[in-house]
Amino acid sequence: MNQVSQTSCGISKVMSQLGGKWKFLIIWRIHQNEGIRFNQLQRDTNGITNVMLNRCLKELTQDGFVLRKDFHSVPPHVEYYLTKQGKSFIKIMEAMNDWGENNL
Amino acid sequence: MNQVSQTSCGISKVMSQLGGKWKFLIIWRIHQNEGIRFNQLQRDTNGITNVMLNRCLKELTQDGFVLRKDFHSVPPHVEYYLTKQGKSFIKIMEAMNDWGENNL
DNA sequence: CCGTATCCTCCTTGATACTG
DNA sequence: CAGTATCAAGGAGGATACGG
Repeated sequence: MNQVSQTSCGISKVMSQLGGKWKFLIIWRIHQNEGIRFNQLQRDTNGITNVMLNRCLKELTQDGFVLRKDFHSVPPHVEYYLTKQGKSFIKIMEAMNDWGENNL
Repeated sequence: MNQVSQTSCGISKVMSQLGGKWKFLIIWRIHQNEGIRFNQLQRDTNGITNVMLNRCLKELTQDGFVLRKDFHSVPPHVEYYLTKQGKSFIKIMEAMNDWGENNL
């Protein structure tokens, strides 16, 4: 019989880094607007708080999905981009977005 | 289980139905073993409890991703399959699984 | 503008026991 | 075998205030 191994699979790995309520959406928003800034990103991401947005961005940056470009100016100016790894995930998200629009 | 606003984009819609800790994985396991039974599915899904598995299966069935085939026998015999809609989501999960294996 | 620091709530998940 | 019924815990996420 088609016994499935219990060891972690690609799906588990993806979920462990992108799971939670916000990260998919944040990646998607940055993709739609590369170089987006913090406050704009917050406005675009259905009701996320600045605390959660900052926490997620920090983790996404550490995990190599997001690039944080700080202009070290006053007042602060920070832009967010997808890294190469982040961009490589986008084609999956595009498929997912299309699927969601058409099937749900 | 997970309330991301369903209004804005396909990603949000997908997340609102498949968000949370387990559903992606459950769909993936059923895909790997169509007709799988409850206890086997629990064993295959890294440490999920029967309570959570049952809850997720119920929601996935209601949302049209999973088909529950009950043989009404004693002892009980229930098999789980993906619906047409569930199967239509698999190509995205395959891409995601491959991506996870190669990039994480 | 872009965060940080606290504190707190509630919801998901888990543990345990039980049943047709 | 395939669930239900409870109750508890933990942590993700939220509210609010403050700072460089």
